[in-house]
Amino acid sequence: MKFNKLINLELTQSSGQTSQPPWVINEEGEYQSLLILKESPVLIKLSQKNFKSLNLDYELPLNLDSSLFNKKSLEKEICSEIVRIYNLDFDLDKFYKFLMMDSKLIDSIKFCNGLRLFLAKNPFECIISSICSANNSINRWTKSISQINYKWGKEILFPSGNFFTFPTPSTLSKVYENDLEEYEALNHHTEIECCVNNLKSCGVGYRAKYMKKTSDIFTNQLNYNDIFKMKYDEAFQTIIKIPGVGPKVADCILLYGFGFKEAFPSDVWIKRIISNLYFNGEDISANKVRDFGMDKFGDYAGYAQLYLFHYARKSGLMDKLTKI
DNA sequence: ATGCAGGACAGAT
DNA sequence: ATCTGTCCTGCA
Repeated sequence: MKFNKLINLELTQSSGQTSQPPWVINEEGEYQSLLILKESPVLIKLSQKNFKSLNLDYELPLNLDSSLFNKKSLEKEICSEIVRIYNLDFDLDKFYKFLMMDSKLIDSIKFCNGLRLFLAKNPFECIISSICSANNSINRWTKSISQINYKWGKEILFPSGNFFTFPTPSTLSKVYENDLEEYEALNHHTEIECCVNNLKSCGVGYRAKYMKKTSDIFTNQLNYNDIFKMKYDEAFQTIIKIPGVGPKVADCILLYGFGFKEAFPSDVWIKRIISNLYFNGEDISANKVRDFGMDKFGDYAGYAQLYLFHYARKSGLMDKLTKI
C-alpha cells in the first residue's frame, strides 16, 4: 500500500514527540510497530524513497486463521489508522503558507520539511510516555518506555519476530514500584539485585509512583476515551489532575495522545525560543509562553511548537540560546 | 569524579 | 498567585 503525501518519516520518528518511542528499524530500514486493530493485531512496516510518499507493508500474527477475517476491510482499517497516526490528512502546504506570513518562521520550513505530528497508537502509552518525559531527556524516556513495553506488555508472534502490546492501565497499576517493594513481596526468596520486575528498574526514577497512581486512576475512575469527546479546556482541566502531569505534560498528552492541535506544550526550550524571537530575550513565565503560543497560532499551535523546536535545534539557535 | 539538565509538586511567601 | 528546593538518572 502507498500514501502519496508529503512526509519526512525519519524526522517525524526522531522528533521526540511523546506519543511513543520511535518505531523499531529492521535490516531493510523499515520502521516497524505493532498496531492493535479491531480485526486483528498487525505488524506495520513503513518505508519511503523520498518525502513525497510512504510505503506500507504489514504482517499478521503467526498461528492466525486467515479465513477468519476479511482482507479488504483489514487493509482499509490499517490505512485509516496510518493516516490518523501520521496525521496525513493535515494540509502541510497550507500550514507552510501560514508560516511564510511571519518572517521569523519562514526558515523553519526548510529545516522541518515534511515533519508531521506522530500521534499515539495507544492513548495510555502516550500518557505514561509524557509523564516519563517530564524533567527527562528524549533518549532516557524512550528507553524507559520500551522497557515497560516488553516487560509487561503481551507478546505477539509475527514472522519477522515478536512484538509487545503496551500494558493496560490495570496491568501497570499492579507492577511493583521499586526493587525493595518487589523484594519484600517475594519474601526475600531472591537477591534484591535480581529484582528488576519493577517500574524503577526501567530508569523512570521518582516518576514510578506517578505512573502507578495514574494507571490506577485509568483503571478505576477515568476512561481515556472520554477525553476525545471533550473540548480542549475541559480536557486540559481533566488531564492536569493526573499525578505527574503539569501544564507542559498535559499539553503533550492532549496534542500527541488525543490530537488537540490547539495545544502548545511550553517547555524550557520553547520558552527560550519564544523569548528570543518575540520578547527580546526577556525572561517570561511558561504560562505566558503558552498563552502567547495558543493566541498567535490557534489551531496551528501544536504544529508551530513542533516546527519551532526542531528549527531551533537544527539551525543552531538552541546552541546559541544555551550559551547565554 | 561532582555538577548539571530536565518539569511537577509541596510548602512557603 | 508566585517563588524555592527537592525529586532521579545519565551524561559531561
